[in-house]
Amino acid sequence: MSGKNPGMDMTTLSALAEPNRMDIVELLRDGPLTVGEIADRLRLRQPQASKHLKVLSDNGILEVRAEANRRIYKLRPEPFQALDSWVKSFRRVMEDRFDNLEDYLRELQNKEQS
Amino acid sequence: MSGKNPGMDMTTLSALAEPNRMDIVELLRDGPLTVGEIADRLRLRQPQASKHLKVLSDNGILEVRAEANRRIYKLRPEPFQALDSWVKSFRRVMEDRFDNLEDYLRELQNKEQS
DNA sequence: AGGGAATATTCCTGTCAAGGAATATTTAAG
DNA sequence: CTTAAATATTCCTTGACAGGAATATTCCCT
Repeated sequence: MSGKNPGMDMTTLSALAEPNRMDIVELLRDGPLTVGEIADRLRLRQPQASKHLKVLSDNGILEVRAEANRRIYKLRPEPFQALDSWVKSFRRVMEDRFDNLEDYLRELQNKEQS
Repeated sequence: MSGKNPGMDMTTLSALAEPNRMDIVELLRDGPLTVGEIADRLRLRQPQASKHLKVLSDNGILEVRAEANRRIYKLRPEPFQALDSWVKSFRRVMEDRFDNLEDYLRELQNKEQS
């Protein structure tokens, strides 16, 4: 074993960490949309829209449904569920209480081994 | 105004979307640590550790406390709370129901125009 | 004051990803 | 079969960013 990052899927995060893709996700939150519609509303050129959509689908954030000429993209629930449970695992941090205690213990250790 | 991304702070995401920084965050989840300890446990060279720590602090993910020679980094709750409430705003997506509806309408449209 | 630990910073280099423009592909319609 | 719309793909260029190595800074200790 090699101490790899356990919890969260990195690719999900890096996919979302790009303004246009984040915009796409935000846009798709109230329903599936066509490439053209997406490009329109976000003022993107079609090729860039397609590229970003590809990244998002490749990472499982979106899924496509072909409908004749059009391709309809929509959000997939899984990544968000994953993200949700990952963040929840930080409740100790979010609620604070923990550092005062730990800090104190560490202080002690340091002082006595010097 | 220009339709900027409203909900989530992008910089938080991009800061986390890097393996070593994610590792640091995971490591710090059970307590504050020193630069040296972090570098050690993650097998990072000290300068890279410092750089990543800088990025994380600059984005408000970590906070530093100087203690003589050492600098002790620890997680800040705010970004996680923010991330949490952002993800929660996707509950409609996470619970599905919404696309079935839309899908169904689309299906109808198609069938009757064939 | 001087030496050594702990940490930060700088400079350099290579890699990768995003945008632009052009082009390929698929599909519907006449 | 030709054309046009919708989408995907390719090629190119540029900028951002991470790692490496060296160096600067800060602080403790004697």
